[in-house]
This record gives sequence, structure tokens and C-alpha cells, in this order.
Amino acid sequence: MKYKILEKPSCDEAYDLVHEALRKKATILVFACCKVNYEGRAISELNWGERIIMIKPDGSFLIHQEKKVEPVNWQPPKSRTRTYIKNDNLFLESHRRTPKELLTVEIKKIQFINFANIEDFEELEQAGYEKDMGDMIMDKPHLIEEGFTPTAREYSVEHGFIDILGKDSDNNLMILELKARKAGVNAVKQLKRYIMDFENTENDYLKDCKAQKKKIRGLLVAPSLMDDAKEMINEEGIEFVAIEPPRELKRDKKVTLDAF
Amino acid sequence: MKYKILEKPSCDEAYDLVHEALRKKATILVFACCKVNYEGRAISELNWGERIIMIKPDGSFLIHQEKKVEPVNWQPPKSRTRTYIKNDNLFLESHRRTPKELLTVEIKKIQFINFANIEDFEELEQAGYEKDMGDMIMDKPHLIEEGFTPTAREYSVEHGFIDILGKDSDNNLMILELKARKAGVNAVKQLKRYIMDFENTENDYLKDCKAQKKKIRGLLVAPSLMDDAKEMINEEGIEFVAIEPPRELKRDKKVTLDAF
DNA sequence: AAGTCCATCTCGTAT
DNA sequence: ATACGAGGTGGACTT
Repeated sequence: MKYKILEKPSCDEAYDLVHEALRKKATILVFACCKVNYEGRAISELNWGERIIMIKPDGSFLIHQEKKVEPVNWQPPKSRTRTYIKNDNLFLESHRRTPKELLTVEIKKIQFINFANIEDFEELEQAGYEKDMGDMIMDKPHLIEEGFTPTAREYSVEHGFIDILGKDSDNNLMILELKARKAGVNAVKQLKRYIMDFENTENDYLKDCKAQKKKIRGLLVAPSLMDDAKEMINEEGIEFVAIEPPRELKRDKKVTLDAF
Repeated sequence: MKYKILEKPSCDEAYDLVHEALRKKATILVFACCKVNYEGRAISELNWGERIIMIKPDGSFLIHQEKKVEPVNWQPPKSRTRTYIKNDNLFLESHRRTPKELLTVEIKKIQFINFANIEDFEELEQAGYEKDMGDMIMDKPHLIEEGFTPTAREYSVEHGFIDILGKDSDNNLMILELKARKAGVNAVKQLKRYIMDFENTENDYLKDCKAQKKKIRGLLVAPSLMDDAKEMINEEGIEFVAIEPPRELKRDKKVTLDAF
């Protein structure tokens, strides 16, 4: 059976349905008046009220109120769900170890309860992130400038990672900080810190650079800049390159490539 | 009518139900085979498959696959939902401005669709956060050490905020960084940066401190430290104070106070 | 409206 | 398992 719905079931009926659903690794939906306790990384308590409870076959456990995108209480994937009856009420419990966390839902009045085996073999295709920008620049370095050659990606420094490290046509070192969205003053500060970190640490790139008496160029790569960031890059001698993050889905790209 | 469920409704029946639900500001649940497109801050595409769609009366719009806690696609509160029929399929659309974002769901085969007016007047009570720790320390400064006196909270510096600023019994300046959970090397770096920021900016605290030839003490306050952080605090001359975040709900506290 | 920072962040990924 | 950083982060709060 693909799915089952019970409206206003008795406690026992609901208990049986949850049991069946857990055994069949189905997704459970409950709309009911409930009371929720959480104890783990923090603690919380939610008094009686109607909510929607969703239990997924991967162990995820969500409780939604009628506001907000985020669940009011939840457990992550791989949590273990169990159910029992106490004081004539249905209980749903989800627990996990590392860290030890326990979510307990006491259910008073069920409006409806449902389970279903969901058939879904698709994954989300997405684009428009910092990573996509990095991929694009590594693939087409001339987007930064003619003669730009990337030499390293995610280059580790004291306070984080330099997104892309490279050289220009004159062998000057280039340190790139990528932002997929309008860059603010923080992005400039971050790049500035990375440059300082880089200059304060011994490494072969820096050695070569000094030996050849070349410069270090800091580049902020983003679709646009906020006003305060514009001021700051001038003061700090940072360069700005305007690049939009690619908004092409991989599948689309594949199709394009297949076309040739 | 409090709630309504339709199993395997026709496209027209589903359309009518969604309309009624939106008008009544009810919460909508749909379990159906659908295809999802998003365009806004990024873009994404999700091909045909079964998912659970939740539309809340505050405008939140969630699409859940059978894995993970987070929705695969969503729109935030205050988004506008509309529905229409095209090519014999039901469409659900959610859009918002600032930033401009559009989520489009094409629905092929509906297993069930439901709406309900949820009655819930409770808010989550929780405890065990950085803020609770701060409150507790301001309230009981001796938890840090005998003679500790806080002088400022959320004190603004170049790269962020010093959680708590204070003095010890000998009038040395104390800079506290709070972490509600096990602190890593990043917490130490952050504190170190705040101390440097503080020392590099003119302010009365610093003036007094120099005039009296007192020290500046950096304290990391957390329930425990990771190994790398332990090393680093020794190197950097940072002190560590072990404090657990308070795990007492406000309501519990109130009850305790009322008892007197 | 825009910026800032915490979160039971979640989630992917590298170690 | 743990660490680390990105995110359409979300959400609360301040400016």
C-alpha cells in the first residue's frame, strides 16, 4: 500500500499506523494538538497547541507551527523514532547519540495522520554560488584579465582560505576573493586580512615573488560593490573585478555540450 | 470548517481547495508528484518526483523531499502564493520582492491535499545559549572569578563585539569571549582579534588601564575546549574559564520566584 | 530597508 | 568521528 490516511483516529489506531509506517520506512505526517520537549545541545519546551509533525524515512523529525520556514523543534537524519502510549496519549520520541539529544512529543487530539512511501529519485540542480564562480574562473581565467593564470584554489592562510591564488601576465602575484553577491566592506576586510596573512607566512609563492621583485595584487571579484566597499578598496589598494556568478544549471550545460 | 482533506482529487478540485485555503488563511499540505523551479538569489531546478508541500498562513512555502531536515526549496514568510491551471496541471507559485524571488511548482498527480486552520498560541521556551550565559555572568560575576566586575556588554570593536568587558579585583581589564558550546581554535582567534582591535583603538577603558599600568586579560568562557584550542590559549596567553550555559527555562525560573 | 550575529544552525566535504 | 566553511542560510535585533 502506497499511502494511508486516518481522520480523527483513536490513540490505538494512530499507534498502529505509526508502527506500520516506521516498519515500512514511510514518511509520516500528523496534524494534532501536542506538547513538545527537547533536551540535548540546548533545552526547550513547547506547550499544548496544534502543529504539523513530519517524520522522514531517513530519521529526520520535524515539528512545524503555522509560522516560519524553520521547524519549531526537530531532530536530524539518522535519529531513531519510537512511539508508545502513556496516560491515554500517543507519544512520539526521537533520539540520537553524539550529541545525545531527545525530542518527546505528547499527542492529545489527532486531526489526521498519514503515511506514504515517497517516490523521488531527483536531486536539486542549482547554480549561482561562490563555488560556481570559482569553477568558472578556473575554467576561463581570462574573465579576470588577459594573461591571468590560477596557481592554487582554497589556499589555506591563518584566518581562512584564499579563494584563488594566481599570477598575472607580468608574474605579479594575485590574491582573489570571490563573492557571489554584492560585496560589502567585510569582503574587503577579509581580503585584506588574507593578504596580510599571506605576506606574514613563509611560502614558495612569496619567495618567488620577492626574488623577482614582483607585486602582490589583491582582487575582489563580485557582481557589484556596496558604496562603503567602493571607498575602502581605493584606500586599501584593492582592485575590483565585476563578474556575475554563472546562472547556468549543470544539466543545461551538459545539454549545451552534448549539442556539439 | 476546521479542515478538509481530498484524496486523489482532480486538478479542478485541488485548485478550488487551494483557493479556499488561501482565502481562509489556512495551512495547506499537498503530497503530490511535482516539478520545481526557483529563480532569485540563485537558481535551481528539481525534476518530477513526489514531495510534500506546505504553505503556511504567514506566506512561508516549503517543499520537502523524503530526506533531510531542510526543505529542498522554499520561500520565506510574507511571500505571496497564487495558484492556476495550465496544460491540465495545477501550478503553485510563491513570489516575493526584495530580493525578487519566484518559486514555481508544477503538480502532476496529487495523492492528497489538505488544509487546516491551526490553533496554536504557544511560543517555544528555550535555554542553553550564549545569551543565557551572558545574562548569567552579568547577574553572577563571581562565576568568572572572585572580584570580577563587568563594565560593558556587546562592546563594539573593529571586527565585531566583545561579549563582556570588565575588571578584576586588581583593576586589570578583562575581555571575555563566550561560547555556549565546546570552543575551538576559531573562538581563540576571534578573542585574540578582539583584544588586538581593542588595543588599537582609543577608548577610556584603555586610557585608564595604561595610566594605572594594568594588564589586559583575555578570557575564553565556554563549557570546554577542543585540543587545538587548549594549545593555542597557552601560546597566546589567553585564560580559560569553564562555565556551562544555564539550562533553566524562563518559565521554570518564574515559577521558582513566584514560590517565594 | 539594511547590517550584524547567533543557531539544537544544516549540510557538504576533507581529514 | 571531527573539523571547517558556505548558505537562496533563517531569524532576532539594531540602526
